[in-house]
This record gives sequence, C-alpha cells and structure tokens, in this order.
Amino acid sequence: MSVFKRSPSLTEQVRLYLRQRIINKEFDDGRIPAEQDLAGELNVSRNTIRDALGRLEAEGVIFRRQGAGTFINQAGLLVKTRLEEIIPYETLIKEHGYIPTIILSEVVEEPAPAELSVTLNLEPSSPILVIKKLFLADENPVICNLIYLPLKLIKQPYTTDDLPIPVPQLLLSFCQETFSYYLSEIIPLIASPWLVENLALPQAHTAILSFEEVGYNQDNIPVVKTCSYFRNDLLHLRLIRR
Amino acid sequence: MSVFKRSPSLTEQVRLYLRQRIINKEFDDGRIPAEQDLAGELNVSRNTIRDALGRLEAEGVIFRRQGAGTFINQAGLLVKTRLEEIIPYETLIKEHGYIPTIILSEVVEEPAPAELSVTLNLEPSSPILVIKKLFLADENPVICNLIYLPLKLIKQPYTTDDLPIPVPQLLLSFCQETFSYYLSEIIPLIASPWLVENLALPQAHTAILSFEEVGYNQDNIPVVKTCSYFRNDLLHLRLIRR
DNA sequence: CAGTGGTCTAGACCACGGG
DNA sequence: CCGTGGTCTAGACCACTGG
Repeated sequence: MSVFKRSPSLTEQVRLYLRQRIINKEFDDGRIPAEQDLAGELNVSRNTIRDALGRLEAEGVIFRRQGAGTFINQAGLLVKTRLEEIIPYETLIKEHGYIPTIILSEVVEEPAPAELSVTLNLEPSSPILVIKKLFLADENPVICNLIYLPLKLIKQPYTTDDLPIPVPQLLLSFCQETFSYYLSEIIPLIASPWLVENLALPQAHTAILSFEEVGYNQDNIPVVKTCSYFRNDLLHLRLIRR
Repeated sequence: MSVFKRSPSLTEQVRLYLRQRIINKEFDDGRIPAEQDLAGELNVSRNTIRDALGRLEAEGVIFRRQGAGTFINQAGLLVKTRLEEIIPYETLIKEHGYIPTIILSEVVEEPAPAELSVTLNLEPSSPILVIKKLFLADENPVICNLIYLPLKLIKQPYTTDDLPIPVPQLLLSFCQETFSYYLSEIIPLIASPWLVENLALPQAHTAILSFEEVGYNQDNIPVVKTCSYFRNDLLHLRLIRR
C-alpha cells in the first residue's frame, strides 16, 4: 500500500516529492538513491519511480547515467523558462523574482485580416475579438500579448473583467473548447514605435523577441492566434536542449 | 517473438515503423489502431507501443484522447525545427528543403575573455580554440556559428579538415568527452556590421536571432560554449508547446 | 564482480467517450 | 454499455559503470 493517494497520479506525486527533497538539499552528495530503493521506500513500483525520474530529467533537475546512478543537476533548477511548456506569463514573471501585474489595455471587435482568416479557417472578414494584455514585472512592462479570438467561438457572454486569464482558461470558460497545444514561431524584431511605447523601451532601436502562436483544440483545429513581445533585458528565455 | 531485432530499442523501431506508415498515409481515416491491436500485430507489449506513441506525440505527429483513440496530426510533420532537440544545422537546413554547405572560415587560438573563463570554469586567460562555421542554404549564408573550446580539453591532434562536424562529435573525437546537453538562451539582436557581412544580409538594420549555449558533458561539467546567429527569412524556428 | 539504470513483458484496473 | 487511452504493478533480463 502506497503512502500516496490516488489523484493526482502516483507518478506526479512522486515527482513532486522528489523535487522537494532535491530543493531541500536532502541528497547532500548530489546523488539520488537507486530506483529499487526508492520504490521500496515509497511502496510504489519501480516503473512509477522511473516515470517520475524521467520527468525530472526532462526538466533538467536530474541526470542519469546507466550503470552509475542518478544525480542532481542544481543548475537545472535555475532555468526559469521551459519553452516547450506553456506557462502563464504571470508565473514566468514570478519565477524570475518579480511581482507580476496584468493590464488589460484594449478589447476590440473587428473583422479578421485576410491572413488570419486563412490561419484560423474563417470566412474572410468574419469578426474577431482582439485582446491586448500588458504584463508588468515590478511595475516595468515586460511582455505585450495580443490575442485574436473568432467571435463565433464565444458561447458565453463576457465582461472585460473576465478576460485577464491565460488563453487556455479563456477558451474553456467562454468557448467550451479544450486547449491542446500551440504551434509557435520565434521571430526577432526591431521594435516598432508602437512597441517602444507599450514596452517603455529605453532606446528606440531595440531588438525584441516575439512569438507568433496558433493554438489548437483537442480536435486539432486551430482556434486562436496570439502574438507576444518580450523585453529581453528583464526576462531570460532559456531552455535545455538534448 | 517480435518481428523486430534487438537494437536499436524496440520502442525506437516501433516509433520509426509507425512514423513511416503515417507518412505513407496508410491510416487514411486519420486514426491509428488501438494500442492493444498494435501490440498484437507487432508482437510487442502494450507498454512498448505506448512508449513509441508517447514519443510521436511529443514530436507532434499524433495526439491522443482518452476514451476516443489516437489520431494523426499531419501539421506536426511540417514542423522542421524541434528546438528542444539538438539537430545538426546541416540537417536543419536540409529539412527546410535547401542544400547545405559548411564553410570553416576561421580557426584561431586565443586567451579566453574573462566572462568565458567564468562560464567554463577556466583559469583566467587560459587558451581556447575558436572555430567559426558558416552554413549556407543553397549558397545563401543562413547560420553563423562560433565555437569556444578550451585547449586543455583537446587530447587528440586535429587538422582544419577534421573540424566541420557537429559539436557533440567534436567533443567525442578530440576531447574524449560525452556531450550531454546545452543550456541555451535565446537572444534577439540587431545585426552588427560583422554579422551583416557574414550573413550577407540585404539590409543593414535587421533583427537577428541568436542562441548562446553552454554545452555540458555527462558529468554535468560545462565544456564548450557556442553562439549561433540565424537569418530568420530563410529558416523558421518553430516548436510545439503544451 | 555487484550494483546501477535501460528495456521489455503480461496482466490488472481505472477514467473517459461515444453509440 | 463497450472500447479506448491512462495508470500501475511485479518481475525479468540486459548493458554499463566502477571498484
């Protein structure tokens, strides 16, 4: 009988448990006990342990060497961004050590531009909702986020106060759509005057990182487009590549 | 007895087998057979099938819905870049439909700048090998890559002809080091005159994407630094985020 | 050589989805 | 309701590392 409950999954609980012990520096020699031993200690099967360790390895928290053992990668705990995972920008800012604020600066309904109609499989010029969010880190603007959502998908009435939530929740609450994944393109830009103003950039000619992302629902149908612009001096977009 | 051999792993063989059938459009209804059926058909256990499907899902080639089934995501096959995986730039260019060429334009030995000494845990000003590679796509320069390798790690004599190989092989062949992963930071830049010339940029003021990466060996020790600069008009850096 | 992680199996039960 | 993917188990053997 395991010491863990049934939900969330055992694997996830083991992952969080080990992660905490690593953060607490309970494995002071930088080495994690053998999988067999962990399995015995936690009363779960070795496969469950392995799944949890596999996730921690993907996060960069640990690394494994066949025949030798499993070791802690303290540096991995410093990676604040995991590009391949969708993290709410609020969380991202928090993990960088700032206090996040969201400003919902504009909400307009307008006909979709030609390109967007194609991307989202819409009738030309069908109406879309455009939401503009500005994220502050300790009062400094760091991310500008534009969301393009076809009006025809919106099944619940909304007020402006409802909108400052992450896109996946937005889709679930007001469109009854289950968000599945983003197909994202990373594009470097020279900040336009519009961006210089919105992100309060200290210099006019600044390079900016942008994400153009199309969001898909559980049926693999594109439902939303978003563009995000990052101030790179306050946030670091890092990832682990294998 | 399975129809597959023992190496590479069964999971990997099943992954490649299913991937090929998907590319061949053998599942014309966009649906993949049930895991039980695949396990029976290929004479492997359901876990092996699940592992293989899990990898294909991570690649974005398929998606799964509990209770419903496993479905093909044709769009996932169009993602040429998988940022979280290390792909040789030669391969990346090939997958974009261009013919790749590597030009090894400079190889110099010089003392390490202060910052690099810290990053790679070196004595200040200890000598490093700097390799500059330029990658062409159909004769157009698209990636400029600088590699900084401490001389003290180099255990095999090399000639200039040996160097145009990917960094992990470089480390293995000449340093007896097993490459493990990159810790990468994505940084947008305004192209310097030096980059404008090297990448033959049509305009002087162009935004460029750069990767600054520190490579670690199997013992989690930093062994190499590289900087890469991408022309974003010919290559698309895309990824799937979940 | 003993101990480790890597792979694979066979079987069980659960949670969800759609007819 | 049945069939699907999601989770978990117990046990086996292999490949590699290190003393």
